[in-house]
Amino acid sequence: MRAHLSDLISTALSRLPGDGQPAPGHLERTRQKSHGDFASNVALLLAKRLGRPPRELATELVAQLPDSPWVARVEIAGPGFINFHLVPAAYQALVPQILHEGRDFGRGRQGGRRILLEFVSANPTGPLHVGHGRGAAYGDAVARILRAAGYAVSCEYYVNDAGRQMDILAISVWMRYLDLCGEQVTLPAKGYRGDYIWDIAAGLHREFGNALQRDSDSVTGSLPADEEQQLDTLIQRARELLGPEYQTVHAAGMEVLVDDIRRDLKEFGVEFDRWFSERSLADSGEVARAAGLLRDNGYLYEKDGAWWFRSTDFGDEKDRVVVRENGQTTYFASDIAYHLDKLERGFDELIDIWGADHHGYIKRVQASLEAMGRDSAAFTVLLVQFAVLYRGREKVSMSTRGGDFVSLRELRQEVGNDAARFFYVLRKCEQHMDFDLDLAKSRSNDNPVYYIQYAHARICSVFRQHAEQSGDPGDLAAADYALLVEPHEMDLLNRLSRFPEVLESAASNREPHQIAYWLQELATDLHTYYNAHQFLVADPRLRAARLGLVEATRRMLASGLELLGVSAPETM
RNA sequence: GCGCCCGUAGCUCAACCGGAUAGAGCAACGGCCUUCUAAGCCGUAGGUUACAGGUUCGAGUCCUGUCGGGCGCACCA
Repeated sequence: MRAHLSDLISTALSRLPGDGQPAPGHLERTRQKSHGDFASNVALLLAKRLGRPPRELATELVAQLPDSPWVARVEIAGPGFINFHLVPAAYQALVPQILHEGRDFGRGRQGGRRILLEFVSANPTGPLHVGHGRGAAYGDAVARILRAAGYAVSCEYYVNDAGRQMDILAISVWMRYLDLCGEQVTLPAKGYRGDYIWDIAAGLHREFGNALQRDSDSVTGSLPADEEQQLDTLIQRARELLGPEYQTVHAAGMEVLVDDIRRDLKEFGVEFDRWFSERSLADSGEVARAAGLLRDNGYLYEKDGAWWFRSTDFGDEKDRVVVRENGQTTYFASDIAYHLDKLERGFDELIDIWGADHHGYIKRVQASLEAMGRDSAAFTVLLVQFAVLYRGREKVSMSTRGGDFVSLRELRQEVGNDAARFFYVLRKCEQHMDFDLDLAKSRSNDNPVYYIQYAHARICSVFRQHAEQSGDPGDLAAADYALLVEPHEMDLLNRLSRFPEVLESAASNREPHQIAYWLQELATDLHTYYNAHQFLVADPRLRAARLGLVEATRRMLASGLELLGVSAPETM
């Protein structure tokens, strides 16, 4: 619809005397009905360039517009807007179109650019919490929306299965295990102390008995005072005392947690095409190769025994360590290799979704890509701000390390998958979010999820009723949609007609909330229509037309909900 | 101190890469169920878009500054 009008304007522009290809400007939906259906600001934009009054230009443009069966009339208004009023048939034609295309209506042709979308990627040091949930719901919705818009999207979870955090997890598990063996050991303050650590330790004990037991003095005897050094010392001792068995403990913790995360996300409706192991990058020599590239390009130097990447050459605040004094590569080194690997796999665009606390990281990753001779413009980071949980007015406190947090699983159990996903996606990602558990939980009219799902269920109910009454599904194909002339019907049709534009905008801006808002508006239009008019009327022609309209609405409700990963129930 | 994000109705948030009279939901108030699900609908009220300048035909949107909130500023991940 919009594309059609856009073509008309382009044609008119090309017929104007003067320079060849003026900017098409914007063709917008009008806010007020008196302004018609669409408004163009081309004349206003052109006025400055050509040094002529906008209204005069608008008049000339309108004179050059080709005829269209969908355009009732064109007016020039205000400072020089060109307003298009469409004929009702332009909207009525949507019903058979949607019934024919179904779920595909408004979606783009496949074959778009290849996008690699990385999200969640939480360290497997504990269960996912509600902060990760927002990233998961947002990322998955973006993936679904981009796919619907025609892009070839691959979703990836980067598993941080290497590095110090995993070692800390390993010793945390081991010390709980030692405790179960009867050793007197105290876990340092900075170890992981959630209940799930006990579970993993118990699993180890079931499998290995006391085989991994070591004397408590040799483990925790005369530890340094500094908390960080305590951890490093414990990691060192664990490696020495356990020898090859250290890997057993290390892997036990990680595997249990990764499996748990995978299951959690799957239950949440979020699935990945690939779980990418950080350690595999080191094992395959990718990290060394990426570092070699930086060195060969002259962006690596040695200082204080460590190797530094000169990221300041690309606008970073300070240079970054890639290889530590002790010879270990940093997390950043793996990340450089990972992003290089992504590009080498042939993706046109990389999108990372990170928690807002990682924003300082963007510059250095961009810098590394540039330094390796890649175009960092292909790399985008979307930052997701934190979600703050409330129970009514009361704020729910959170702290991962202490194990004092609300897990995603708990949230899902408390409010349900549908409400959780919808609430997460209702705000744009850079907005700080207040997540009210009581509201999400409420099965009342306060809850926007049920409002939309109810609209869908209501339509289903109408069809059940219709089947009971006539025993005949009715021949919708033969309906005369020109009979849809009520204002409420035109409002509903207008809303439906916007879907292609909303989807395109949601995709290009990576804004699932646009779909959520459109769904709410569509549900409102449906409920209003439902209250104002009877669908199952005596006149079979009018009945068929109305049933066609609400069936088209039902399909689009289902289509939109699917983009957000929310179910469309037939009864409630 | 430096950097990133955000300040819109009492509350939670929209506003289509600058457009015409800034919109929803909740909360408040008043109405609508012998009719397809009242998890619904209709109506009323609610605003100097944090503040001060600037850019232009036009600013919630862009620029500068101030104030306020969040988050970062590791040889952790």
